[in-house]
Amino acid sequence: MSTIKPTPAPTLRRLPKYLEYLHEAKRKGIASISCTTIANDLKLDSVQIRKDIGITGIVGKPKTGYNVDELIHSIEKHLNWDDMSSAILVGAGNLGKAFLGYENFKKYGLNIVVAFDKDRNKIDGNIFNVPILHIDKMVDLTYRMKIHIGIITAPADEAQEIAELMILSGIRAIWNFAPRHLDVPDNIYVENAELSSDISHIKRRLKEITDKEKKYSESN
Amino acid sequence: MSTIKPTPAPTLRRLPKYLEYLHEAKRKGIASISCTTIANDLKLDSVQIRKDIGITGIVGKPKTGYNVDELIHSIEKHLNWDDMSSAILVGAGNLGKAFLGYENFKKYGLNIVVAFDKDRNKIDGNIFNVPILHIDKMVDLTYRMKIHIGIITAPADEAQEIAELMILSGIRAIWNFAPRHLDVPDNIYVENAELSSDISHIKRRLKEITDKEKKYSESN
DNA sequence: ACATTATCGATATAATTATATCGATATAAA
DNA sequence: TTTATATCGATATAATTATATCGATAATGT
Repeated sequence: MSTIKPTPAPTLRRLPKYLEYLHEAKRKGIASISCTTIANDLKLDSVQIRKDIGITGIVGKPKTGYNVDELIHSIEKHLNWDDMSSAILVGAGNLGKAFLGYENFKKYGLNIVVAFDKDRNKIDGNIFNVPILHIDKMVDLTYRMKIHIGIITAPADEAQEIAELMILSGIRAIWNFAPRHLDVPDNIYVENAELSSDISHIKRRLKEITDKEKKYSESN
Repeated sequence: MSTIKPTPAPTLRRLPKYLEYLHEAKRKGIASISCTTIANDLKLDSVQIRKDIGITGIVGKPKTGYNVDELIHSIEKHLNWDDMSSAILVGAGNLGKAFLGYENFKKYGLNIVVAFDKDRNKIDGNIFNVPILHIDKMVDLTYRMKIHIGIITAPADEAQEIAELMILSGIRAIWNFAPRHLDVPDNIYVENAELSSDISHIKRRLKEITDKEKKYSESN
């Protein structure tokens, strides 16, 4: 059925973008929308949007487009945002704690239910209603709670060890914010947050832009 | 010369990964390394790595590979990590404050020198040695400091307005963590952090994995 | 000294992803 | 009621990205 073919990664990256836009449109009271309109506003290609949207299974009407509510529902269902997944977080430093209070994750169907740290000084009850426990308790608790998503916000040199513990805990997918490659079995999915990649993009493109401008001004 | 052709985005995404690996290798005392070795350890294709690395301009030696120091230098130079860029951050909430204390950014050549917020309650001197000022001061100060990179960690409905102020401030590249599409002129580069895309990937791939397992167990 | 091997850079092929085109159809206008 | 038009889904083409192949070469072993 819907899962014979995996959704292409670029599509998966764009779908949330459409969703954000569609929620905004809905708030403005727009009932139906076409790919052409979305493409104009987001400065993307309408054919690409139509294809991406089509993957989620919805069918549109010529001349009108799609019903906004149905479209939102179709995408959210495809992305599994409609059923809330529980997650654990390991590493209650600045970034980890910030995530515990980051409300948007819930919108995306991700609920951090408990956090762990190896530093007993950081284990001071709850932060944003999420309990912070010692890492010793992770494997047993996570396994019993049947949680399958783990977030690593610990320092790089602890990441591999944490990943291995997570796998013991029954974690199947790891969201890794530590700048370290994780060596895991094939049946474990790792999503690297790659803040460094973002910065690389920014710095390189900035260089490309300014170099080009310099060249242009020199040739005049 | 090196900037005639823009570096492909996938390459830009992988290069930091190699860097992290190479720094680790260097720490272990490894002096020279081949693409084959890197590929094995990172579970990637050696040809792809060779091509990515080649883009940065370095040449290797048959049978030996590359000198680790030179390779690190070549990549970091290509990514502009060697010259530190100053950045401003707008939105001193949980995430914003966490970033002010996130040491890794400096390693990637990004230095957040000042943060702004519209909420006067959040303007309480320095956090992690970074001053937090009222947003009223942003345009003038940023312009005078000739800062070209801006980070948005404010709520979604403030993002567009902040982006416009940033452009007035002389900002050329924006790293946007707010879940909102930014409408900016062509000459401004926007990198969207897309935490929601990461979550979409995780949730969908998890679904694809478990669906497949279910199917397999049913057919037995 | 010569053969063997690992690796490089370059080039060729395959796969994926993006964009363009086209007939069909629902709505709106004449 | 008929014609015009915007949009859809499907299909075809182009561009980008990934992978495979191959001759050249530096190090190593015989």
